[in-house]
Amino acid sequence: MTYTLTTPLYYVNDKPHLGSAYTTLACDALARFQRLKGEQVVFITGCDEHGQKIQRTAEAAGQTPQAHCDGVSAQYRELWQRWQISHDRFIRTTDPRHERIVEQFFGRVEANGDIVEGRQQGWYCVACEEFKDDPHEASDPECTTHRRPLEWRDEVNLFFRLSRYQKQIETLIAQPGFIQPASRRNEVENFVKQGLRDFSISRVNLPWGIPVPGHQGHTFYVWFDALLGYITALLEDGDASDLDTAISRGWPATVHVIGKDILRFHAVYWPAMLLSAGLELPAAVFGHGFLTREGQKMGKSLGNVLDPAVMLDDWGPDAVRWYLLRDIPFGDDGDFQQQRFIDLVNNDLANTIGNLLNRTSSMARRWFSDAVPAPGSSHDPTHVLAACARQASELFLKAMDNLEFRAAAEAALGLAIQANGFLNDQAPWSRMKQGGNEEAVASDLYAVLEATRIVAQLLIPLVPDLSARILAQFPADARSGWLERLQWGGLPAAAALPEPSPVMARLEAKETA
RNA sequence: GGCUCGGUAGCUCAGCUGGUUAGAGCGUGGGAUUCAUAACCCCAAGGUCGGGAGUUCAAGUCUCCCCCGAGCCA
Repeated sequence: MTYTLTTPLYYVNDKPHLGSAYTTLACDALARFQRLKGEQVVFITGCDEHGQKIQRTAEAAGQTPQAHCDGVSAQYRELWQRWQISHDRFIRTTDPRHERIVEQFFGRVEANGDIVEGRQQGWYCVACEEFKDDPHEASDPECTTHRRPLEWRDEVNLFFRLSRYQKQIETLIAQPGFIQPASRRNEVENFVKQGLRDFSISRVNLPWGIPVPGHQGHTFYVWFDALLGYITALLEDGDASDLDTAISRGWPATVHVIGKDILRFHAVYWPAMLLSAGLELPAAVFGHGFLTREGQKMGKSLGNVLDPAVMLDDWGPDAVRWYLLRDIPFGDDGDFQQQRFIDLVNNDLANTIGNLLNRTSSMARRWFSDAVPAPGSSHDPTHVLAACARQASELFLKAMDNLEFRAAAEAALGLAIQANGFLNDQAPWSRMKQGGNEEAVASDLYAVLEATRIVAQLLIPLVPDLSARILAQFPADARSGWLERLQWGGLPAAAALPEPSPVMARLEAKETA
């Protein structure tokens, strides 16, 4: 059983923005976590490259659509590489293999009697790639989200008979856990309750798309083909472009992680398409919230867009990952505030966690010949910090499984706070001055070192770089599995401790980010 | 217009099925300490719990009305 998770396939209309990076970072943390637990993970991301909007954007830039897509998708690929995203697949919907998959999928849907011809009349927003419900007699209607004029369309399209799946979709979305977070389920339920209408899945006179087999002049509606990218992405390198083969590589998806704006496509249209083709349904769709900046929506017109590439240069991956995952409940909207970002990163990462390692390692080295002190009684799993560590790990594992990144981060951080508190209570520096307490001090320092080591282990999926820097200041761990390395008492006594050096520099405010 | 969700300390938010002095983190102020990345640890601030009315022995916590914000649908 594979753990298949996906980000949306990002639309290559423009360069990557922070919202895409946010989704992708969260998925990366989840993917790393599942791998650490021993799951066989397929982590899918990629780009959605068809549609009229792309065609027009390319034309406006004096490029062919293909050249435009090549350029933008390369930016995505490069950005994810710089962010060290651990995706297993990067699918582009212009991949020739994708076309075969779409054709085969369509064949099944059509064979199932779910494709009908119909006349599509109405006002269309190219930016949304959606028909709107404005009345036919409206004059110069505008798209409410894009504030651009709608275009009148009157054409013969192919329709997918979504209405046939009313009951099944109702049952599906009523399942607890399918739509996450649960607070978003209501919205979709309301929509479905009003009655599902067949939707058009083809366009005429749109060259930039996949031709619909057997229907001259039609190309697939961008959403129909984009969603199928999740399946195409499953193909391995040598695989033939065959639907059954792709399915066998990890379908159904364990979770689709998306922004809340495209929840309906994933929770309603997509499952219906899969039902029609006789394929299994994804286990969950998680719609996370949007990010604002200092309380304002980010947008070109406001000129306040945060560029993930610039943020990476300015702050580094650990700081940004930590802030986004640790401060914003995944699912809720979040606000990026620079001052809070700096305060949080400095407090949590530099002061609490970084300094904990530094002070403890420094004492251990000074008084115990540059090595891990003898554990004595602190090796016992009933030691107060051992209990804290076990509890933190349990909280962490549960939270990560539920995509509760904030709770997970808090669990790891909490352990570091407890270790700092323990250190202050025991005050080994005072006891050393008194003399005669070497054994007890050794035991205490061992316990704090061990707690710190476990904090670092927990941090791996959230902030892998920082975690690696911390673990590099510990002796190597011979135990093979991550879950084993989370167990108390693994730190080998008397092993050499490297000279400590700060693992996280404090951030300073910058003019712009 | 219909529906949903919010409006709690300077900031971001917790507060389950109503019940002793309304909580946390950050910021701020004070104290303690020196092992450490001027870090860590401890303490404090007194916020009409959006406004009004009601139910109740008792309401951020339930009901109604109003104001403000966000979203979904029309």
